[in-house]
Amino acid sequence: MTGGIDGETLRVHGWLSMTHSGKPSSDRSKPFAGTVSAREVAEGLGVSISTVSRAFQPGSGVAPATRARVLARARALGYQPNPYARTLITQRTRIVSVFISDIFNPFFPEALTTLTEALQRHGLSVMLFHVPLGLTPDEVLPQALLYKPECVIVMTATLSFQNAMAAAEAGSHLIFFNRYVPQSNTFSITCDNERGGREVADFLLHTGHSNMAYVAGTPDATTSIDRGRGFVARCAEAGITVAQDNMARVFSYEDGYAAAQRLLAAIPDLDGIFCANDIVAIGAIDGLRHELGLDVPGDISVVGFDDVSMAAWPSHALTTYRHPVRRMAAATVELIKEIETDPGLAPVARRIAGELVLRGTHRSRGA
Amino acid sequence: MTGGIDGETLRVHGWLSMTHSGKPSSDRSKPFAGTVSAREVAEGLGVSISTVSRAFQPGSGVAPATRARVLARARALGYQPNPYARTLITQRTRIVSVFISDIFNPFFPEALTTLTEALQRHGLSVMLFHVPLGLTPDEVLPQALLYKPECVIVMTATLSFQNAMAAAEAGSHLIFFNRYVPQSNTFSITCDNERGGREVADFLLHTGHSNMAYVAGTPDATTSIDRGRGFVARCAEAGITVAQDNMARVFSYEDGYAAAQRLLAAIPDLDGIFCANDIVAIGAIDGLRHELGLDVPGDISVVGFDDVSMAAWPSHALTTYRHPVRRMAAATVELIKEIETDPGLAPVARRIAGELVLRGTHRSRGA
DNA sequence: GGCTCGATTGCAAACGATTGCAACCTCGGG
DNA sequence: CCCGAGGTTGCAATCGTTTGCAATCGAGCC
Repeated sequence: MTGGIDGETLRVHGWLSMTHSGKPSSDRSKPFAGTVSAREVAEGLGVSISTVSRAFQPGSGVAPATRARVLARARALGYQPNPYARTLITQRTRIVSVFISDIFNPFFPEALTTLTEALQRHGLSVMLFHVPLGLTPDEVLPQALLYKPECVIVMTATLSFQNAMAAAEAGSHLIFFNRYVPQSNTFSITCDNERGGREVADFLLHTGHSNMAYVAGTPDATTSIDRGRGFVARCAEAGITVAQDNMARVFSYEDGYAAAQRLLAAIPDLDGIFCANDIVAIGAIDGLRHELGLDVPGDISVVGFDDVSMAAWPSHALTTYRHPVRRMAAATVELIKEIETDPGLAPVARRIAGELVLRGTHRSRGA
Repeated sequence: MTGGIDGETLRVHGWLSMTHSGKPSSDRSKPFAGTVSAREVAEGLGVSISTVSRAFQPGSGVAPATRARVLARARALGYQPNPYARTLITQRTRIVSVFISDIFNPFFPEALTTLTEALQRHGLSVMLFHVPLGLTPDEVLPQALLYKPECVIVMTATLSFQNAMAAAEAGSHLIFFNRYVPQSNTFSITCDNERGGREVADFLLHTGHSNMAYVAGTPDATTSIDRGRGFVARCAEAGITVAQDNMARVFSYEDGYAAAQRLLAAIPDLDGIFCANDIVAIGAIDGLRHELGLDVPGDISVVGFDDVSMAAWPSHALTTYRHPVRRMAAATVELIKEIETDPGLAPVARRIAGELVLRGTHRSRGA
């Protein structure tokens, strides 16, 4: 119960203050100040700039001994080829732009960081663009396209035609992550949402639920639509029709909260609710408990979708379907690799299965 | 309760499929394909490339009429100066790198998106780098520095000396966001954590609490340290010593959950707990309720810090201190502007006050 | 020993902008 | 009428790479 904290911290602060009190290091007014160029490493070695350049490229004809000398000296001087000059001549940036939107849903940051890590491990740099709630990606895209990203990964709402065109013009491939544009023939990486919905339905049916509803999320989101479709279809196969609540504007807690009340007012004997995602589900549960005084799962079961980190907290203990973020990120990198080797690759939609996670918001058996 | 969903979606999919089934648009193998250069807009107008360039720069001597013609034609052709070429010659990238880490805490994504939006509105592009849990920023920094960002914004753990040096060498200013390195004389933008801690203490004292504890977060995080210091100091002024739990490894739900049990085991008559952040607080509350069967706030008050979105949910209704994210983001942009005009600006630490948010996890009055 | 061939290497022209400097034009004043 | 000033514009160098082509070199073969 004391402080005992600062061993590391103090050491670090000592270092950093040296940075500023020590030698003036370099002219801070220009970003490139103090940077070494290929010329400097070439001069010291008595070789040409071309040779230095070639030493950094795998398949180029440099004598192994020369390459070793160049690389050694480059390391010593801290030289790395300047990406701006390199891009200018090769016409290849190693940049991908990622679009995200306002996030009620912790799934997005989780996906974003996972994806970013995967991409940077593949040597790609990600430029992040935020699309504020009122705007469409269209208004941000021009700024992104300026940098000629090798691809644009969209985690948020749809693009307009002009801008989809603009992206194509600029040579940037469009990849939708966690969404797709129906029948549009673009690249996409998603969870197999329909299958997920089916599996949830399957589970609820097997545990004796017979009067169920689906709470949708943002109306035109493919995630919400597909999860609902799978759920409804599987129930239909069992001869059960499910009520649907499509009033939500976004995938928010408040939407779930309100939807639960609407549903129970209309169908008092409801015994199971599947929600478009975890946040909506948690909202629904709170609505049921706090506004209606119902017991979850005693009176009614609620299942979410995503398995965000808080779904596992005891206060929620949410039964849900796990979104395979890590595998989706890996699949995205894989896809980009394929596009790199074959720029004409035909658009594909890849769907990745998740898995049901049983916790404490579903009834175990019998009615 | 139907589908009624696809008006917009269908329109968009129609557009997008045109993109692919229509004319071949351009060679997709090269990112720059189809891009117009200054030469093309110059030629059509019978002016030189220099003039085109100058038309895009505010203070340069171009006849107003000429500028107008150039800009008009540029817009028509969709021309924008190529940032790579521009960077090469001006030595100024308009890029800032942002480092984030693994996020148990929703505060970070909220801060990241807010900050990103503020920066991109100022015409800066953000490159995102993720520092996985096991790594230090040092291992990712070189990749970031390659792009000579005008500044590096660090939201995560500390940098090593070599890399702080490297950043300075490369001319990239280092700005710590939501943290700082004690006595290091670097730029930082933080919440006024100490003051926040004091205000929480003040409030709990005024509502009759007398036996309080502080649950710290990550041991060497300045946020955790400062919040605790302010809290303890204010209590000390009222003649009250507060227990501290410093066992947490990170700012996690689980840490709060466990801390609550440790504290109550040691001090059964505790009546108030201040936690290093909301997630820890929610964990603590759940620990108190689910493991110890205590009533919050009936038996004991719990106050968090940040005011993340879920703190407002009825299931948590957390009393907390609001982290002024939006103002911090604005202050960061402001700081960058100042650095732009005066690259030699002496490092400053800016602290921004938040505000107490009263909800339902504190006892209102009297013991 | 001369010639050819292959492996290395350097030269120089890009890439697409910015910018100091000089040339030009126009206009007014002496 | 001539000259200088001020305002526009173009020339050409430059940023730091990559890369086609030519030059060089040593060696192997006849």
